[in-house]
Amino acid sequence: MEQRYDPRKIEAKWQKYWEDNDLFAVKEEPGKQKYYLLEMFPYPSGKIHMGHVRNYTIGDVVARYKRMRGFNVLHPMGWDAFGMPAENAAIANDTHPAKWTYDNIDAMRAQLKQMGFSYDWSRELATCRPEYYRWEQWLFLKMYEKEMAYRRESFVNWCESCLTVLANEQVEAGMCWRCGQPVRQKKLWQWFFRVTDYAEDLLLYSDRLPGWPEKVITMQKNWIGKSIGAEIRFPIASPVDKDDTEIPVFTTRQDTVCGATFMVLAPEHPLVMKLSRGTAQEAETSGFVERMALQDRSAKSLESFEKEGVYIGADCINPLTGKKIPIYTANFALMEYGTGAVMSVPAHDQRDFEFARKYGLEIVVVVSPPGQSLDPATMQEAFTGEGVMVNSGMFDGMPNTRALDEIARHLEQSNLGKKTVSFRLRDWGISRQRYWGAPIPMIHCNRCGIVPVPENDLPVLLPEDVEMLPGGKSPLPSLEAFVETSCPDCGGAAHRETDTMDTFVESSWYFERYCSPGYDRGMFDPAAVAYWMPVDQYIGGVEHAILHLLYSRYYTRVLREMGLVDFKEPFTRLLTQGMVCKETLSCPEHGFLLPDEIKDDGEVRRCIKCGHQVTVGRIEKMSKSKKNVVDPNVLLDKYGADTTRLFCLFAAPPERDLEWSEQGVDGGYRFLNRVWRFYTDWVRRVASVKAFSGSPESLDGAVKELYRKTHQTIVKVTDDIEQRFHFNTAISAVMEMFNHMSGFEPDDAMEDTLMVMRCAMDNMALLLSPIVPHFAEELWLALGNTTSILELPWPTASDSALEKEELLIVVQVNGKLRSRFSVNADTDDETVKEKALADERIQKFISDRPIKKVILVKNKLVNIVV
RNA sequence: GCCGAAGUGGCGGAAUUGGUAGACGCGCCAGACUCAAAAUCUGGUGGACCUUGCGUCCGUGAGAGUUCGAUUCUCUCCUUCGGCACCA
Repeated sequence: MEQRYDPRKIEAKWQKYWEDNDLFAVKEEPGKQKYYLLEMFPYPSGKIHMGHVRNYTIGDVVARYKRMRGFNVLHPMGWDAFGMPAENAAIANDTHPAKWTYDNIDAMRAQLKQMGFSYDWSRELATCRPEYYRWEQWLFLKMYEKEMAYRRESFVNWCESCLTVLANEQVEAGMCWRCGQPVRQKKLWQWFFRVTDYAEDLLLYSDRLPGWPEKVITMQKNWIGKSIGAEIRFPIASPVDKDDTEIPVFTTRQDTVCGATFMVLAPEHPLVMKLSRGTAQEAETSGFVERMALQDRSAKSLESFEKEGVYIGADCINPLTGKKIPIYTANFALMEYGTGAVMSVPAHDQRDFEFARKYGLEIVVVVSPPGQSLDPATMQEAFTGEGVMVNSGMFDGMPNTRALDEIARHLEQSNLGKKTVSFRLRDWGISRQRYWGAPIPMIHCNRCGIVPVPENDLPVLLPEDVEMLPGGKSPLPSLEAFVETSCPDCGGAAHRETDTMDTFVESSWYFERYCSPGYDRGMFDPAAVAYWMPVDQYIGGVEHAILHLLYSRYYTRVLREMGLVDFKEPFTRLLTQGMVCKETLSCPEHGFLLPDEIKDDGEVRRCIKCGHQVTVGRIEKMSKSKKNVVDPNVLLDKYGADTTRLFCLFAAPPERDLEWSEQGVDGGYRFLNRVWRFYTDWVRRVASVKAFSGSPESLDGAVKELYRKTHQTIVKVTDDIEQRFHFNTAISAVMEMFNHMSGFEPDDAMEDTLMVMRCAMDNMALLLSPIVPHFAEELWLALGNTTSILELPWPTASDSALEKEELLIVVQVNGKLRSRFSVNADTDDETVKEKALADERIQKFISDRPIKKVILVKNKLVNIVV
């Protein structure tokens, strides 16, 4: 053992050893229990960041731990390699997205290897490779056959800066999730996956994912957004033709149907222009509709958003009251939700109320709050609570909660409507007008229409000999060699689909591909998937709570429908780790500052450019733009992988945000150094000694204490990793044990003493091995072992070592701690009570007050109530 | 506005089932080693008070409640963070 701890030397050495001996490569072993541990694969941006380091460190501890527990652990890594940054970088640096991507992958792979993660690198995959995406195209064809994939013209979220379409999930508060620019509505022909077919099932199974954080499940449920209500058909007063004689609406408040005094259609609703044509309102209506089409989606989400609308010049009939009510179109009605039409009940819906007040529309109260009556003329806001039905004919006097059912039944019987559910979730638009993605395997033939590429012609290769266009427009549509083709059906001239698939399609099945990454007869080898899937533990950022995790759940259902897998849920347990945060530093003149843009003159920190005092800002998620990032490479150089890992695990439990602290990292480094020095001191003395394994009864004093502490620590660390993934407390337990060891000064060097120390040193190396693997290997080697610590099983505690012959009993008077004493472990309860009552200090507190009650918690506490 | 999570020393965080609040680490203070410093090692470190004791009182965002006993359970409120937000 070297005198000095030199992480760079030992880390390189062990990484080579693991790699040369292929220690993390696994295969299916039917006799052995499998454990599939997966961390979300990264986008190959060029460099790993602290978020990756944290995520993958957490995963690696679990993988290594499970491996020591005897599981056959699948722990793969790969690259989510399609996507826009590659195109942008290619344009900026005059290179090709493929080259940029593959270079980045090489760089990041090297970094991950330097961290010492236990991946089975033989399973590495990159989603941009044809071997990968050809199977995604294959599944697309199958989905097309089953009408699970379809094409339609629709209004889509369009980002002007990315020049592409976004799924609803990818629009955040009206802005593009990637670039933050406003999203506009644009009408385009698009490919969709019919996710809505599974809305009910996805929702149902949300409650059957006990290993998922409640937060994520709630977010998914809200996203799916199930509403139970009714569809009611409102006849059009003067229909223009036979096709459209009524307008269906969706409502969750069918009890208020008699209070519906006007109808609102979304501006894009086809009936808006159809009904207003030829009326006096036509010009105003079409002007409004056009204006609305240009309105930013971002504006709609603003608080100040003004509700506006126009009368379209047509009316319909309230089916229950028979009254004629006007039809409006307004900006708050959404074409994508329900039927795109709203029956407006101003008395009982705040939004409708505001609209009615603004345009002077009639308000009819149909639910009266208990014990009072509402006057439409003086109401200040809509009444949305429970009450009694009024102005509703035969339903008057009924509680509205009952009318909800009764009216629904009545509508159904009279053939005016039906009970139904509506979902907020919409079909997944997967078309992207981008180059760097998997081509959608479809052909447009002038004669035959849309024709799928025959299975034998797969993959539809993404051409690599392209010139990237400035501005970021996809080069595919103008690439004749790609576009021009012949129709598989009629042989005539045809052109290829030039849209590529959303990259979230790739990440919806990569975990299955890992099971048999080289498989060339299908998406994956069914036997391998049957063995490894589902993923036992998935770890990643909460930012994917909806997007990736919901898509993956959906895609798994598709695979199941196709008979390719026999499970519904891909991820049994999910851990969403917190963000890595750091304070921001800024200068009033130069904005955010990096640490090396600051000079410290001893008293205050100043901007290196202008000398202004530096402002210490909030602690925020590390981001390049805020310049509060820490480069993992710098840490690796300065401290090595083990210290970096140790700090990431020690500073906070995984689900919480981690606040970066340079001093904390330093503390971790010091701990490893202390342990190193301790081993260099002791290793010679215990080298030829076996670890103590006899009966603890033969030990006493500090020796026995150390032996017990060792076993207590095994229990604690095992529990923390196994039950809760609380590595921070596992590490502090090991630190405690080490404090015990370093304070251990035996009176004699009896053999037992050395054997107990040897036992502690062996176990400490084992307990640390998932956390700081290189370091632990080196300790293990120093102890005279010749095999890798990886070959050893996880230690187990012996019950006899844990037994205590003395127990500490605390004594309370009226719930306040007053005294404590120890007793033999076999002392009976009565004796403990007596001893507590007899205690001098307790007597002082009781004085002459009568004792009302004595509560005894076994082996722990006595509380005397006076 | 709705839903969810969190709030504990100077700081990160412990306290797993209602039973010794502050483990472990950082920082700070004192001491040892040193010509000196760094590194390292040892000890101390929630607050207040005094009679300096194995002392008393206070203390887990605020207030109430349940309980012999509450960081933990219940209610109300405050703050912070996250998600959703015209979803009919």
